[in-house]
Amino acid sequence: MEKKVMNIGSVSELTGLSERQIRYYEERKLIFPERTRGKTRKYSFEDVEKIKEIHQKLTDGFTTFEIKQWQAKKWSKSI
Amino acid sequence: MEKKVMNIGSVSELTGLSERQIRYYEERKLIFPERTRGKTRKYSFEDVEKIKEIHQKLTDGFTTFEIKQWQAKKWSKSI
DNA sequence: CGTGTAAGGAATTCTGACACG
DNA sequence: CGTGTAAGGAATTCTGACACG
Repeated sequence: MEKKVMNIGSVSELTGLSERQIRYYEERKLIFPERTRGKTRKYSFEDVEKIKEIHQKLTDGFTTFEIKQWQAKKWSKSI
Repeated sequence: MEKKVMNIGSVSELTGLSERQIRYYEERKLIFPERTRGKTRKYSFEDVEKIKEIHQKLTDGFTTFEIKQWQAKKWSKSI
């Protein structure tokens, strides 16, 4: 499901990561949650998968910048 | 997806119904959202479909009690 | 660089009740 | 019966910053 419907609390629970980590990945332009009028972030299940992947990469020693480049590559290949 | 991850605000947006209506369907035992420690309701996409169905039935003139019975029938048939 | 935390505020959700019909 | 609403409180989320390293 690519619908952005869950708040950061659910994402945190599903990924096991802190809200701080999830917000940071957004700050580094790795994920793009939507916002409600009240500025609350809304994520999709796809975002959850992306976040897990990002965290795995970080654990493997990559920087967010490298992950960003890796995402771009992935994207170009999928075209 | 049967994972209970979205809050009532998202459900309201997806169904076009008010939070009052959604909570009432739970009161009548037609849907069963989960709860966080803080008592916040969490719904799944399946719940969203159920809610739409319930509202359609209500629009068709059925009572919540009849809908409950109809759900039970549906359930027994699926076995 | 990636993440933790305390701080204050704003948005979200909760419950129980009164209202209409 | 099914739904709207005002009320007060509690839980959730937000931002910007300081900290460590």
